[in-house]
Amino acid sequence: MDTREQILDAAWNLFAEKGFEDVSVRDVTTAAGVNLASVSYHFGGKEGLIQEAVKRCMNPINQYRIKLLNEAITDYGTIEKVPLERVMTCFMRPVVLPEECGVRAGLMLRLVARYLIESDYTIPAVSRHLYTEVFQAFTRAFLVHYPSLSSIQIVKHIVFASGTVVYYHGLGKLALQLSAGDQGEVENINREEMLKEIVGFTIHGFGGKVE
Amino acid sequence: MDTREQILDAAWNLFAEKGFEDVSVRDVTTAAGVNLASVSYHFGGKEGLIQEAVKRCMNPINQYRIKLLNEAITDYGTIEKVPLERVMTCFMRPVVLPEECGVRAGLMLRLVARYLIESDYTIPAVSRHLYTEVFQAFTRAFLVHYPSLSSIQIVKHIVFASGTVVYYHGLGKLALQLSAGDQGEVENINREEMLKEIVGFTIHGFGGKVE
DNA sequence: TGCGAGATCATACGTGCGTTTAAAATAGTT
DNA sequence: AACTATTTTAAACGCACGTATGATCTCGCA
Repeated sequence: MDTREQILDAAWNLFAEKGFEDVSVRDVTTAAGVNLASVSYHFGGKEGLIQEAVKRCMNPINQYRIKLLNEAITDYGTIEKVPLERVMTCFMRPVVLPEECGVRAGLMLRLVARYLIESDYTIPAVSRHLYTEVFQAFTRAFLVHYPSLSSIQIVKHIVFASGTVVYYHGLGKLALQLSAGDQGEVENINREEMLKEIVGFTIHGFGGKVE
Repeated sequence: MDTREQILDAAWNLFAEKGFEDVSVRDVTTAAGVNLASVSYHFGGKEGLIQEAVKRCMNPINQYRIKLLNEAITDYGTIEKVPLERVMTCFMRPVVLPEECGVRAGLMLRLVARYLIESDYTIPAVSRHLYTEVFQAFTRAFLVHYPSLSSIQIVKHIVFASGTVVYYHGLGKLALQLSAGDQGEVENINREEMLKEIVGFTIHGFGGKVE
């Protein structure tokens, strides 16, 4: 019965590392130490396995976002009193430190980024409800701090901010390559500090007037 | 001799639309109206074709960035006098309005985003030199406005900003999905205005203190 | 102990892929 | 016009993939 779990575990790692197309069902079942036909049996095929792997990656992140936001509201009494920085941290923390909700870092964002691009930015049905909930909750929260922005503009800015944090994962390699010739060495990334940087970048971004 | 060009043209469109793995050499040659073997003959294989397609997409963007920055420096005399907003616009404009340097909009970012993810954020050799040049030039330019930031921090922020603009392209669909229940309709995107929004978001982001 | 549903297994099938090949056509030069 | 190098062509090859199949195994329950 834990064959299912073994497959998902192996698939998760392989998909994130090499992409959906470059990983065969045989790769997955070999890594999981199970029979080739198990994927068809448990997931109905490769596509079903992909969907399940993506879901297991997206959903905990979004659940954690909502949990953190609710904790913040409890801490401050009402949503109006939660400081902007705290709101943004609730949004970003699960992505930068996904282990806190049981998701392996590094792999997670590559998996999601891959899926979004390959699906033409379509969120899978099993995760849409949660995503909608998250965006609506955070739109409301941000609206408190930027009442002059329209709700559509808030959503746009949240998407901009999401882009920021998605690219953060490619950052290590990219920065290393691009500033080559400089000191070159990229220090070990302190993730807590990186979270602060991203929050700083994005909350100031929100303040950017649209004129 | 323009078989080469016909192939690149067809490949460009197909890759951006469906991804590298989901497009076969047969798809490309059929769309281009040339023989199947032409890809091997002219590009040495599918991988060579991909590299060439990506190069033809990245390089004009980066050349245009440098051209715009030089124009700005000419306009203001020295780099120190170029306003921050102008610098950021030089960086962002070629991505938001790529037609201005001969690159089709919409397709371009998907192609680059795909390639970066699938190559584990490795910039192809044929485009590395230009990328390095761009990042060094813009790092210098931004340093004028944020002398308190280290050059490494500047590079990070440029990467954050790049993430912002990459996600802008998925924005239409994503925002539509995520704010469902709201008015839902996403107005026709005015690209000049979107450029302003992105520049606003990112220059304020740069001001985000790291503490 | 014997049964039967659920799970796992080895194996095979058909398909579509990237690439190769060798012949045919074309263009450029003398 | 003849020759050569480049380009284009049709056909085939071999391989890896996702899936299907039917046999075999496992194990709780009567």
